[in-house]
Amino acid sequence: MDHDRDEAMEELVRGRECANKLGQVLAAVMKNNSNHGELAASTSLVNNILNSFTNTLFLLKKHHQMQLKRDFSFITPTKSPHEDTSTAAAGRGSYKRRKTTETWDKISESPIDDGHQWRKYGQKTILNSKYSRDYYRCTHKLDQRCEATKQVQRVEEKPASYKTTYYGHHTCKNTDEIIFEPTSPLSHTNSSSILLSFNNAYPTPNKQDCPFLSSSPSQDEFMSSPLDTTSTLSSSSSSAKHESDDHKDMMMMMYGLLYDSVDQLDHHDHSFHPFLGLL
DNA sequence: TCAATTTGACCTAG
DNA sequence: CTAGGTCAAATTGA
Repeated sequence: MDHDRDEAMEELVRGRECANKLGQVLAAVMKNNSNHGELAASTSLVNNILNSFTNTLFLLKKHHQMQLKRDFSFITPTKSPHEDTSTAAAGRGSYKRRKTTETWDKISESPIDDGHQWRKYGQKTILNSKYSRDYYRCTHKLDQRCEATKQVQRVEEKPASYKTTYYGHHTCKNTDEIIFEPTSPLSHTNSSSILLSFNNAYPTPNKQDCPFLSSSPSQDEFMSSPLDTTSTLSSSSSSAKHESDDHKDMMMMMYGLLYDSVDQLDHHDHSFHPFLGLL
C-alpha cells in the first residue's frame, strides 16, 4: 500500500514536471507562431502527462477504492437521484447547507479563476478571521438550475493566500470559457488550433470542473515553477495580461485533459494507458 | 437598461 | 443566543 502510494506520488511529480515543461514550450509556440520541433515536443509531453496522471489514479484507485470514492466522488459522482427532502416544501429554502453536500478546498495565491461563471451573493465577516468570506453561486443557477457554489476567503496576508471551498457540482453546460472558438480573435491562430484539436480529441463531459487537481493539500510543495509564478490571473497588470491569459488558457486545457483521463479510467478500469498513442 | 455586486436583513443549526 | 449561510433590495457600472 505504501509502496504503491509512493509510486503514485512519483507519478504525480513527473506529470507535474512535464506539465511545467509543456507550459514553457507552448508559451514559446504561442510567441513564435510556428515551430514544428516545439510542436512535436509538446505532443510528447502531453502523452507523458496523461500517462503519469492516469497511472497515478489507477494506483490510487486500486488500493484506496473506498477512500477515492469519497475524496474524488465529484469526478465519478454516485448520482443517487436523491429525492430532495430539504427544499421541496420550502418557499424560502434552507439557509444551511446539507451535510451531505460534497466539498473540496483549494489554497491559492490569488482568487481562483476556475473557468466557471460565478455570481457573488453574499459576504460575511468570520469570527476570529481577519478577512471576510465571499459567497458565490453558479451564474446558471436560475436558467440551468446549476447548484454549484463556492466560498472564497483570504487566509494569509504575507504570502497572500486564498482558500476556496467548492460545494456541489456544476450541472450547467457552459464551456465557452474553456474551449476556444475557431472564430475567436486570437492573434496566435496556430496555438489556438492546437488547443482545439485537444478538445476535439477528448470532448469534455458535461461536468467541466476538475477539482481533484487542486485538492492536494501538499500541492505547493510541487509547485515552484515559473508556470505558477507567472499566472497571477485576474489581478495582474494590464501590460502583463496577455501572457497571463495564455497560461490560464493552457491550464484550462490541462484541466479538461486530466478530467477526461479520469473519466476514461473509471469506465475502462483495466486499460492502463487509455491514451497511449492517441496523440 | 439590465446584469452584477453590495450589504443589511433574514433564517437556521448548534 | 450566536455564527454563518442565504436572500433580496439598493446600488453600481457597462
